[in-house]
Order: sequence, then C-alpha cells, then structure tokens
Amino acid sequence: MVARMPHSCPRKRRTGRPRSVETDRAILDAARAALVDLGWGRFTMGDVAARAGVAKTTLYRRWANKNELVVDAVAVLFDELELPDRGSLQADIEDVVLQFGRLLERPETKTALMAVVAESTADAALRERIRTAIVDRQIQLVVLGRARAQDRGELPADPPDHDGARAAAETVGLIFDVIAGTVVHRTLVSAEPVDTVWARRLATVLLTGLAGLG
Amino acid sequence: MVARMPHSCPRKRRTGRPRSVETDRAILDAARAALVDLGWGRFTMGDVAARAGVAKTTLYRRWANKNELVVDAVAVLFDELELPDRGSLQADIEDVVLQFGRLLERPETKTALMAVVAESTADAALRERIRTAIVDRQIQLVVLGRARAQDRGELPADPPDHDGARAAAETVGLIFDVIAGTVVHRTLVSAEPVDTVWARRLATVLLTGLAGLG
DNA sequence: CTCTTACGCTACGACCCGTAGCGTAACTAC
DNA sequence: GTAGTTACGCTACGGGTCGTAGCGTAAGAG
Repeated sequence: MVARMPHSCPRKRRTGRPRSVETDRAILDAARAALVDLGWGRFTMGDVAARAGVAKTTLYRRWANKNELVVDAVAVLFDELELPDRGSLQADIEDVVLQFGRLLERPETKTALMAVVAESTADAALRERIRTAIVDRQIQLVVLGRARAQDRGELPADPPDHDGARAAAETVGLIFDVIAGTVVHRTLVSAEPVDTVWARRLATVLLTGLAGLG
Repeated sequence: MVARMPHSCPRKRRTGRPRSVETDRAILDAARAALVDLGWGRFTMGDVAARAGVAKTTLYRRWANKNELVVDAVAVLFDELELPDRGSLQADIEDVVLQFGRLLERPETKTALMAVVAESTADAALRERIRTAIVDRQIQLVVLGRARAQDRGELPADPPDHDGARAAAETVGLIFDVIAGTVVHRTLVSAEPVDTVWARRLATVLLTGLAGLG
C-alpha cells in the first residue's frame, strides 16, 4: 500500500537517478494499446511491459497493481473533455453528450472504465483515485455549464446562503449522474451509438421533460 | 461453446440422471454469498464450489465460465422488480428508482453488475446473456409504465403507423437509459445513496426538465 | 567521485482458470 | 430386474497471471 503512483508524490526525490518520464508515457501508451487489442479480460501486466519495452518490475515501481495503472492510462483521455459556450443550455448539453459518447465508444475506455469502477466497490484507494483522476474533472464541466445557463436565465440562480450552496452541490451531482450515467448506459448496456439525433433527444428530455419527446 | 446453461436448454434430456435443481440453487446462492464476502476481484470458482458443497467440475457442467455464472446468480435478483400503479407517472418513476436503487445497493449486485458488463464489451455471448437475463425485464417495466402514462394523458400517444412503432421503441430505450443509467451512476460512481428525496428530484427532472429543480 | 535511486533481468511462490479421466450414483426405458 | 444414459465427486493437471525478491548495472544529484 505504498504510494508509488507518479502523480501523487508531492515531495520530489531530491537525489539519485530520476524516473524517466518517457518511460511513464511509454507504459501508459502501451496500456491503452493493450486494452484496445485485448480488452480488459486478457489485459496483462507482462504484455504491457513488453509493448512498452520495459521490465515488468518497472511497472510495479510506479503503480501498486493493474487497476491503478489502468485508471491512469484511461484518465488522460478525459482531459480532452471541454465545454465550449454554444450559446444555449440545449446546445451545451448536446455538445458534452457527444463528446462523452465519442470518448466511451473508444474500445480502451469502453472495456476499462466499468471494470475499474466495478473493482472500486471493494477498494477504497482505487475509488479515490478514480474520483480525483476522472470524476472531478467531469463535475467541473457540469458546474461551468450550469453557471452559464444561470447567467442566461435558463436555470434558476442559487440562493447565496449556506443551504443554497449545499443544494447547488446536490443539484450538480444529480445533473452529473443523469448525463454521464445515461451516456454510459447507452454505450455499455444498450450497446448503441451516441449520435447527434440521440444527443438532441436526450438534451430535450433534460430541458422539457419526457412529455417533450413525442 | 456448448450450451450448458440450465435455463437455455429447451428440449429436456429424456433419459439418464437428471440435474439436481437443489444443486442449481445451492450454487447460485453460494455465488451471491461469495460476491458479498469477496467482491468480484477475489471471487473464485473453487470458492463457490466449496461453499455450495459441490465439486468444481459441477459448476463447469452448468456454466461455461465465471462470467456466465455470475450473470445468472445476479439475474434472479432482478426478478423482484415490479411496477405497481401508483396513479401518476411521477409516483411510478419514484417507485421504480427506489426499487432499482435498493437492488444496486446490495453488495453482490454492486460489485458484480458492472464487472460483467465490462467483460461483455469483448464477449458477444455474455452480452446476449445479460440482455435476456437482466435488461429485457427492465425494458418491459419501462414499456408498462409508459403505456399507463399515455392512458392517463401524461405522455403523448404513439402514432399507429410503422414509423410510430419504431419511434416508440427508441423512446423506450432512451427512458430506460436515463433512469437505469442515472441510478447506476449514482450508486457506483458517485457512491451516494438512492433515497426518497433524491428519487423525487430525479423524477421531477424527468417530468419538468432541469429548470424545475430550483 | 560518491551516493542514491531507477532499471533490467531472472526466478519464484501463490493462486486461479478450465479440462481430462475415472469410478460411482441416480434415473429412464424396456 | 437390467441395460443404457447422464450427473456427480474426486484427483490431477497444464497454462497462465499476479506481484515480489534479489542482484548487477545505468544514470543522474550533490
């Protein structure tokens, strides 16, 4: 349970040979490639090491186990997520849904994301790592999009008191669960594509309710 | 790739010693208990066999592999899902959200469901098994609840032509992804409880849109 | 130049999957 | 009853993976 993960070592080691950042990148790239080729079930640490041209022990010097490596390998893909201001809440939602859909349709995320989430139910350290590496970034997108919509008058503003802040956090969480959960479910369980037509219908539901679907 | 699963063998074997249905039940019970105690990661076939008081080979005579056994072990829990008529779409949604939430908060479903879904991305047979054993039942609940809401005039009726039927199927799929996906995401990713307050807020969003949250 | 750390390599123990082969138990058909 | 057929328990196994230990060497830091 030693903290070996590169990005969570705040105080640098001041002496000795430093870790190769090239090796870091090579391992993460190799891990994603292995996920694409093999899926989660046949993904193995030995294979990743071979692809990266690195000894297997080097992997274990950086990550405590397979799950944590995979989280970091997939997490960087979520850095691509952005929320450009499209001028309306409807358009912003459609945009982020399409982005998230494209992300989840990649084979490496499709196969890995739910696997690590599943394992995280019995592993608190892994759950925390997923939260900081993946979830928090998405939450920020929701916060940003919601603030814009409030500025436009499309959503009610938050009361400035303390209870208002708590309620706002819960609302953000709900919106996050609805949007991300729906896209994940569509992609992984229903196994159908996230295209522009579907994104528009989902955004419509979120803005006008189910009755607006007809 | 032989069909060894008990429930998918339509023509009975007419001769020889029949399979023990007690053994079937004992294995599935043991599998759920093992999931509770060990989680998915440390779940092993040998352990299940020992808990069930059965030889490991007996497991493999019924299920082709670990994943398929776990799907069946978890699937029976979904048989509990019902949709009593609460008189309004809002109440029906709240009800099903709470039921589904309680189901997902069980440790055996929490840890197993996403794991097999993740593995199904690289295993078509497993995906099909999940669909027939778990997903289809939930879809029927959506179909039922939607029909009731249409009768009450809460949702627009379907056009009777062929395109209307196709559009209806897509709408059902969307509603299913929204409700199930949101609850799953809340439980597994956000790791927060599905209580009555939250269920009411989710149902409100689905009926009136995000602006109704304030 | 010395000290400290990273790295490659080999080997290993522990564990698990899924299967084979055999003898026996249980049930069906006649 | 008896023969035929299938289920079951048991043991053993091959193949594979995880994660670690130990050692010699490479590469920077001071």
